[in-house]
Amino acid sequence: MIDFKEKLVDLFIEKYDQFERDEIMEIIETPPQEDMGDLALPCFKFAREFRKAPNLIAEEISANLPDNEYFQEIKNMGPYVNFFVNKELIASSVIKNVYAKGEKYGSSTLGEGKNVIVEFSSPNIAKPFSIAHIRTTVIGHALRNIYKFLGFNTIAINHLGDYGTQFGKLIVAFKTWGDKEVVEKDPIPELLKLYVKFHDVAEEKPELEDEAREWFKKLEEGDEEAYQLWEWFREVSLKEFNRIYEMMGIDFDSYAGESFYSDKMDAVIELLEEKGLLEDSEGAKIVDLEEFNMPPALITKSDGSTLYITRDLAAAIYRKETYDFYKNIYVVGSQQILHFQQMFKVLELAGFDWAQDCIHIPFGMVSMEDGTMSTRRGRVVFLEDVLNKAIEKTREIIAEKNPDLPDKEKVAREVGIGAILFQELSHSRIKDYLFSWDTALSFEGETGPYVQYTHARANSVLERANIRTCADIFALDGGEAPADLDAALENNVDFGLLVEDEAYQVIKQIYAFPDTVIKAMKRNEPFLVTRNIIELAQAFNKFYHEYPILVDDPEIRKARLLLVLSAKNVIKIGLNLLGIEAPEKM
RNA sequence: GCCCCUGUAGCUCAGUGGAUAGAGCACUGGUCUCCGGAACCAGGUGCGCAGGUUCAAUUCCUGCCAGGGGCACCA
Repeated sequence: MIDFKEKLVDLFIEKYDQFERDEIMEIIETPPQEDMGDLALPCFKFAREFRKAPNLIAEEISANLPDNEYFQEIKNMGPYVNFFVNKELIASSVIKNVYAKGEKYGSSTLGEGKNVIVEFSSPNIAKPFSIAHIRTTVIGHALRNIYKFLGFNTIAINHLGDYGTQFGKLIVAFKTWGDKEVVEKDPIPELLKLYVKFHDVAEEKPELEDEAREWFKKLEEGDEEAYQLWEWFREVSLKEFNRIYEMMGIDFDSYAGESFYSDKMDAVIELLEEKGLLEDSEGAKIVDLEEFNMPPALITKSDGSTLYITRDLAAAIYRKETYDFYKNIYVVGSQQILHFQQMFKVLELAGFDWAQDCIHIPFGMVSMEDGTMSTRRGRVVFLEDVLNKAIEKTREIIAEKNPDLPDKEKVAREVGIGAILFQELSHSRIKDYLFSWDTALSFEGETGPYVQYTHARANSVLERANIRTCADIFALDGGEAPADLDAALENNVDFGLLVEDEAYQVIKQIYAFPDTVIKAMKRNEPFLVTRNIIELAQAFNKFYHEYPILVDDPEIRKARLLLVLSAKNVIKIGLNLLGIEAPEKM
């Protein structure tokens, strides 16, 4: 695909070779308004070099740059030189590229041979999979897709919270009040009840806490009864989690959770000891981080048992040894920023230069309209309920608007779940987030269903004309599909028919897609992809509204159909990157 | 108390060291013999406050204010 920004720099450097390509590349910007062109070269920085006012320089530059095929107009507006790309050329370039790359449009090989670990979701065993987990799950999944699409070899790890003192509590609660059959029937809500009850009762009877600690210790020491209960909790929980992952189309390459590292922590402690990093403090072992302006990292408790950070250190080392990662990404909430800073610093102090390849991707908190969630108090919105409500609402809409739709149930799931996922991926990660049923179940405007609808609508036009592939477009009116489609696209399409503003906006969004995916990877921000496809969908709907596609004129029809097909494909690619389905009909 | 994040339109959020700061929702009105109305179009006195750097700051720096989070035996 033609890189118009580079072409701009080429043109400029040819006339003004005293400048470096990179410095010009960096200052190029996008004008704030459409009628000001597509690219702009601000001339403020040239003032010293030319000893002139920027607007005079801009005037001179625009007069000096030669006519060329890439830009249909170059003119100065005040201190800027504005470039208007050749719309016919960009349309041709974009459509040919989408055709050539197909489902891989926007993909790349830039990550070839590099392993990227994405740790995400990581729910706690025996606790509900609530909307608090939705962000890590959805953002992590999208990031994994994006890295994969760019050629990285990804390893999705679900670092299950299957270890720790809460299991002592759970064992005590289950042994005291639990009933195996009741739990089997509805595992997580029942285990949650037990957990909540434990905390209620423990307020009156603090000795329960000691009992819980004791059971956790037994678990660590391999006590048979404790282990079997733990294993059972884990099994029934995973079964439930997998039901939800299946709904969302998410899978993992590894479920190595905290317990997986339980036998790998002594080595970590030894290592830190060897490096002389450990200090005794009030009976606990710590790594002092004062000179880095951080509180100490607590490696073992005064009773000798390990902590969260110890397990994470063991996990990081294990992952480096096992996967030799290029990046090790943790999609975990912003509450744990300090924890990761400490942990990465300890790795660095231990002499692991790959500590800098470990990246925490934080995101803001989820709260509810009526206050915060609390597992201990049982104030929780189950993710599955949210997904089911969204599906139910979609069913109602389908019943009302499209009762004859085939595969209704499948589509209802794809659209309902898509709505929830899309909403999660439409803001910067870091912002705190207020869960609202109204917003979650809104299907108009900048929403998943809107984008999916646009895709289905584009598909509908194509289907009406019996078009499944690009070749079909050339075979309309009973003609034969050309043997050489590349040649047909090159010689047999008048891309000049796609220069109306509405068509051009669609082209521009498709053109931006590959760079957007790369930017999303670099910033670890899937929502950049979301924005791009929303804007593409909006541009498409405007075009669709303004121009009939299936017109009598075969040349116009051909050009417009190519645009529709391209837009449809790119919307689908974008949705899939976000982990969302793109139904053909809805 | 110390550290981190956030503060843009009634609400939810984009955005950039520079040219008139944008979308969606909600609200009001309109499009509709035509390919899917989950659509399209029209309607707007907003960058928390105060300094500083700069030719140029909503964007960078400092202070303050507000909200959230974190700060040793939870994860």
